[in-house]
Amino acid sequence: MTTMTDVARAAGVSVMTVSNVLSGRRRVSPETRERVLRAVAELDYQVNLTARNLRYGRSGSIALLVPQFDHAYFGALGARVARAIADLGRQVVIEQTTASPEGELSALSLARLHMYDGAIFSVVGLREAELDRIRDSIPIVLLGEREVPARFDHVMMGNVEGARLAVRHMLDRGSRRVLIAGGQRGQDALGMSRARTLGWLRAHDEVGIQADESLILHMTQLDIAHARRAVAAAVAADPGIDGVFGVTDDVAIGALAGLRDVGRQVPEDVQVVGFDNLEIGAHIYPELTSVDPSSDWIVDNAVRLLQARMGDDPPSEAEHLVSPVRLVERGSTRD
Amino acid sequence: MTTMTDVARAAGVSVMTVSNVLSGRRRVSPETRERVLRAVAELDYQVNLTARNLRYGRSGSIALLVPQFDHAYFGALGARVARAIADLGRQVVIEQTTASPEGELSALSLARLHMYDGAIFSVVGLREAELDRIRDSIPIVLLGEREVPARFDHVMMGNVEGARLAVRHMLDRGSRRVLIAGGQRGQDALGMSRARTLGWLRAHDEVGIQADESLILHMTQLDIAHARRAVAAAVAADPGIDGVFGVTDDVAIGALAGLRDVGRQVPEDVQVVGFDNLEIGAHIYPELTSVDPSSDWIVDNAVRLLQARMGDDPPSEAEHLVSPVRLVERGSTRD
DNA sequence: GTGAAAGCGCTAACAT
DNA sequence: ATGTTAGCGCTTTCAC
Repeated sequence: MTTMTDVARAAGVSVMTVSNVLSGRRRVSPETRERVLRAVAELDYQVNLTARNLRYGRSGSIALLVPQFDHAYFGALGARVARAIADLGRQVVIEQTTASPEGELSALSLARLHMYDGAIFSVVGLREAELDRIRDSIPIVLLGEREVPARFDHVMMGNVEGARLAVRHMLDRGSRRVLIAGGQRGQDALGMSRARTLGWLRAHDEVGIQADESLILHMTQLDIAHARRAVAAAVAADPGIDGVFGVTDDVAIGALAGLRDVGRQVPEDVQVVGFDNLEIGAHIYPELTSVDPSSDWIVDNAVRLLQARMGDDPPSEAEHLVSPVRLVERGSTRD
Repeated sequence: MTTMTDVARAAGVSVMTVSNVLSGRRRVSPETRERVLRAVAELDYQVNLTARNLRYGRSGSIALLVPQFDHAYFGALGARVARAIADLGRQVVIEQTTASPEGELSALSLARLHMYDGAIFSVVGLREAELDRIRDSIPIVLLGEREVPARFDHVMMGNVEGARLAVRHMLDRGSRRVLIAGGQRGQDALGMSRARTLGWLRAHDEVGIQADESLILHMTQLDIAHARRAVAAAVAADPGIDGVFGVTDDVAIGALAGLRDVGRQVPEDVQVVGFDNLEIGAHIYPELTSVDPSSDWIVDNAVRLLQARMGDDPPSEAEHLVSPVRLVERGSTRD
């Protein structure tokens, strides 16, 4: 391992001069500079960022903590955050949180945060009490469809409104028995499933239809394969179902497959709407009507809040934002 | 920022004792231990991993460098690597290199590698000469469909064989004009596009059909939207096309949409095969026949090689592995 | 079982 | 324009 001292010796200068050449923080005469750079090249020297960071007290990089890498939504989120953060001249590093045995808040993960100048934390499986354990060691902005301690900046999707729009759209177009795949009973709007189920209820109220709670299909996992099986089974058991609101696009895509499996036509027999507006939805058949959660808006705001909190005088009040949503109408619902 | 010194003072012990309690590297009497832990809890102390790593000379975490986050294949790769690495008691951190040579090899990125104990590097846009500039500062295993300097461990997909299987499958089922969407002319098998185009050629040779080079559809970007437009245009211009091999599943999914756009039935009029066997392919309509590149095999081997290289006596010879491939037959091709 | 000193590789602050 | 000193927060080494 070559260090700055090695380079200094090779170039016949002091370490400080090498440091200055490499960081560009002080003027160095062209000849000295030249000699240093030659030594750097010759020894193939690379600065040790761990040491530099320890000295600086910051790292220049920001963490994005997501529950799963292999999920289109988080992939898109990562790409968006990376783009926004790159504009700030910083680097993004993604860490997966649920891979660790203890979960999102293992002592290690928590300590790891110190290695970053800030973090955007997509919370999913975390209870509020656990979240509360996070100290303000570094600036953190939370993303995710659940309530969080008030002291954190938080950006979430317009879950209730988005679900209301989606279900209303189907009810307005003739559906009467709209299954909510991935929904969850309960009156409060704590988690994503409950919030979207609340939107499902609201849409029924608006139209004056009694929502049938047996149409709330709870799912332990919100992936395509599970949704496919669950929806196929639900429709087989209740042939009157003429609409499916998938709480995520993955669930809705699974629903489309499940409906095919039991011989239902979309959108003639059953209309389907998803939530997330993933890119793939515009290219499958039938093309998926979906709630667009304004991902760019979410990321822009998260980055803005993080930047503010990392600045010289961080705001005293935390912001809690809800993204605007809109329905993108495609072929899985009727005109 | 509370440091170990603060904890030591609060507990009335030396920093060394605190360090020993927290790292568990030396025995500490129960009473002292208790006092230290109380102080830690009270001050809400978190070890500074940057400092610890500087001292240790290692970080306990491994980097996965991928070109893009928002790509199903790399998401799945990330999840797989995370799982495999977690079994080793380490953490994975994903960084996006943005596929540009500048992104992949920026001085910063290169220096950043020192912050990790090892790296799995999915190379795409990099020329061999540039790759050669990477020094063996830390153990690195390369992934990716291109030739790399011999001194690196490298795991790649069976590109030629996979493409051959895919195209052979369609030729055997009656297709005569098979478009290769995302292909590239040229005799050598350097990049992914060329390697798969070579497989396309081989399949024709085997069956004794003269491959028509006008069926090699070059694409600058291999995403769904581009593929959709490009394939629709190609089929409109050459109505005799009766098969499409998408060099990736994304391209094939775009092809399915493009074929719908120009009124072609899959698989009756045109058969379609992709490459990657993404999960989504099993759930869209028509379900996508695809080459399975044995992603688990690739990741297991990459992790194994990395572990060997991080061990006490790293192998002197680098390994170059090609994954076994198999065709997964689904509804986008005929029986 | 506990502590003091030294130093990981780097840079800010103070010399020259 | 360059060099010297001190120290970021931690752990290794050597003492007791």
